[in-house]
Amino acid sequence: MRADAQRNIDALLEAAKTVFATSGVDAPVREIAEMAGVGVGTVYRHFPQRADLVAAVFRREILACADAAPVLAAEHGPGEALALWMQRFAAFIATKRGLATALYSGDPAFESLPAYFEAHLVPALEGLLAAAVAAGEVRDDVGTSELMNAVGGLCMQAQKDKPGQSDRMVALLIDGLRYGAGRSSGKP
Amino acid sequence: MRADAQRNIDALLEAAKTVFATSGVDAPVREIAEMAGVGVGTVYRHFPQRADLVAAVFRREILACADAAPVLAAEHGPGEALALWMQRFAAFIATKRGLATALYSGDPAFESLPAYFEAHLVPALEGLLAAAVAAGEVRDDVGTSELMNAVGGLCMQAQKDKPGQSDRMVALLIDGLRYGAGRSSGKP
DNA sequence: CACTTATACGGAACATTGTTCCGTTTAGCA
DNA sequence: TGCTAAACGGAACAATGTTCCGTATAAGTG
Repeated sequence: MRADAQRNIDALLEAAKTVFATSGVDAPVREIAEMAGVGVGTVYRHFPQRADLVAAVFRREILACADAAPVLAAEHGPGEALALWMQRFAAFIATKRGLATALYSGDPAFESLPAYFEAHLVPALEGLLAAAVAAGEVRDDVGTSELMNAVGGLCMQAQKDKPGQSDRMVALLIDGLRYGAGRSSGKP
Repeated sequence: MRADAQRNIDALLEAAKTVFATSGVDAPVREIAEMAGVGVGTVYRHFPQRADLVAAVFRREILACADAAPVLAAEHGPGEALALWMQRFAAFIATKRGLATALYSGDPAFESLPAYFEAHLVPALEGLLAAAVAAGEVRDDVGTSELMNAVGGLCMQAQKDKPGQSDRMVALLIDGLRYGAGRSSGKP
């Protein structure tokens, strides 16, 4: 692959990420092309359909989010790493206005995203959660998928309201996890 | 209001209902105008925004569905009326590809729809369900909203698959209601 | 019934946006 | 340095929401 092609792909993904976070995933292709400093022809050369670019950005950010897990685990204690990652995950969701709609649109370009989610994010959380449970820092009666869905739903709802609400809600959830630390189930 | 104006509004709502059921709520305005036998200018005279037409069709069909409840209740026994209405409700959802997406789009034109739902459909089901419970034809431990959401979710999922699946699934749900008739809760 | 006018109508024209096409430029190589 | 396949840019096309305005007409009025 030619060096300029790779450069442009990177620039496009970066620009798209920014534009999507600002204007939602429905932003015009031209706007993304302009911010990346390329022509629309270049966009379509690398991403035959608009949706392919959207999916590529999602995949890239899912990976980035998943990759943060081992780093956080290495730099912090198990409970702290779990908390930080959940905030990181919440921040990821927050920049995805229109994600749910896109996922349910039936567009084939998005078909692989749920699997990508499952393949990368669930294991990432799984590891952090298991470590935190093993360290006795959080309760052990909450499932990984359950927790992910909770955070996801929380952020989707919170998007409509004031910014910062997601953070507080997720923090609340984390405190809930810590509250029953070392217990099997039931209220303390 | 001039007679031709009212006539065109009716024709537009009817045409839109048909087109939405066939092509989804994203169908072009021109297509609806043509089927109604009017120009696009007429559409926008009565519905300033495309979304207003969509919302009007939804409201109209919600009303029609709610109005069917007392009719069914008068013509059939309580259990049968409940079953028929649930099928009717399922049929309504089935013609609404894109409803969920529209509802979550954030468009102000759709903001009032959930309230409309709550104000008309929930009471309609409430009455039928209560009557059927009172007659001892169905179990009494299922809530109205719960049941509506179940049917709604069922149909949303079933839309992607073979036609007729919704009907069978709803029928299954109804049999489930009947199975525990006269009991308070728990499995038989 | 003829006349008048406010109302409504139709569809061409405009604006936005996804997508395609092709003449021009350039990276990588011999 | 010169060649060529790959990549680029942006004009042009297509689809669709929306606006505008000249024309037609419903419904009063004399």
